[in-house]
Amino acid sequence: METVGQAKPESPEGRVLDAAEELFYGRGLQAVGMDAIRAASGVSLKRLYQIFPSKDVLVEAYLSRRDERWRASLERFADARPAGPERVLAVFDWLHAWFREPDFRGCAFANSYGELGATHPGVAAAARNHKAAFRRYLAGLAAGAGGSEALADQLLLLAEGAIGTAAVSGSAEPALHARAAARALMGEGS
Amino acid sequence: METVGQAKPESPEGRVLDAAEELFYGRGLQAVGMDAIRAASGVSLKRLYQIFPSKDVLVEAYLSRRDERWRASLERFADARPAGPERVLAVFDWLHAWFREPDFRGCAFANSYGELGATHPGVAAAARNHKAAFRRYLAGLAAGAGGSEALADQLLLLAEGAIGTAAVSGSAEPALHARAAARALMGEGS
DNA sequence: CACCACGGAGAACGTACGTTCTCCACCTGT
DNA sequence: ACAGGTGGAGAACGTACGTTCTCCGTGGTG
Repeated sequence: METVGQAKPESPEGRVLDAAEELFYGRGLQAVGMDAIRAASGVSLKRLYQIFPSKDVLVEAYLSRRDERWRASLERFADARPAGPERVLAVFDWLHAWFREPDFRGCAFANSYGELGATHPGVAAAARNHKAAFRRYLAGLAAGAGGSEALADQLLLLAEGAIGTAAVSGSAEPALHARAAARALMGEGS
Repeated sequence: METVGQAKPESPEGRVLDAAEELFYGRGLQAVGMDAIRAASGVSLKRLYQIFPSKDVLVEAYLSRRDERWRASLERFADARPAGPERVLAVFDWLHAWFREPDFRGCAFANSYGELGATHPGVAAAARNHKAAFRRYLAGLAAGAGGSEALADQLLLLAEGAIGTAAVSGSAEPALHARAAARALMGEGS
């Protein structure tokens, strides 16, 4: 996700996390072996296991860092717009730009949840926390636009639906449909 | 998914598909081995491979049957309501009932796409087809309620968002939020 | 120059799983 | 009763992968 920006590619830990993010997000958690991450990060297997003592730990670190970066990128973008309805709509503009990135493959948390949520409690919790944090941010935006908690819930559904639909269809258009729906819902002053 | 109903549990093929659906949907595609399906279906491994010559074939059969049943169940429910806005809202009532089933775990297609969509073209195509068919059905409902294609797109986002949010949060409420948003969007006569 | 601790490359180990093979019990037809 | 074949149980095989271990080169220190 270029939108989110990259940290210094210097420290071994950062290189491992960069490689893990690209591979896990692009191909799925179980489809990527530790050896692929070793090869992509240029770190030795011994070092890799010193930093992340198991694949589970690495997966959770990947999700945690992605959550932070994803929300920081969104908030940096939207908070630059004037508070109110315009800032709410900025969320969908940001989504639209994200969907157009060539390696966009949907929500990392929804994908991870679908793959391992039933088996791996840490992954399920990461997805739950991510969605809850996203909803909290939207609730703040909705309040700033004179909307209620109900509006926040509806914006969350539109955003989530747009992400999933864009992923499966391969089109960025769902962001525009969601934006239009959000504008209509705010027009009512709900 | 009880909402969807079960076929006769008699033929070996039916028993295998029933077992595959319960296990694949509940735990994920890669987390379930062929041996678990053999054990759950009571069919021998030899028979299993006679009916479905590989796991890939079985996965695609599972997705295909689930697509048919899921949409048939939804349509049976919604088409019993009078055409117009009420029938559109029935979709969200049906979702609400689905979300409350104890083994609800989100959209089988979104989950499968997140897990194997990047690797397995058949899975990606199944997810794409399922979403396209669902959107076509919603477009028919939207038209019957005097709505446009744009309304259909927005209803799709609300439904998809509700499914994903309900799965991760473990709550059925997203169906109600989506229903309220759909009503608001139809109120505008868009 | 000799010693030693560290880190890297990749072999090794155990396990899980998709797929195939072997062997045996049972059922059929005469 | 008996020959033949059908199908089931589960062993066997190959592969992939998470994790650990071995061995070697290197770089710093007396």
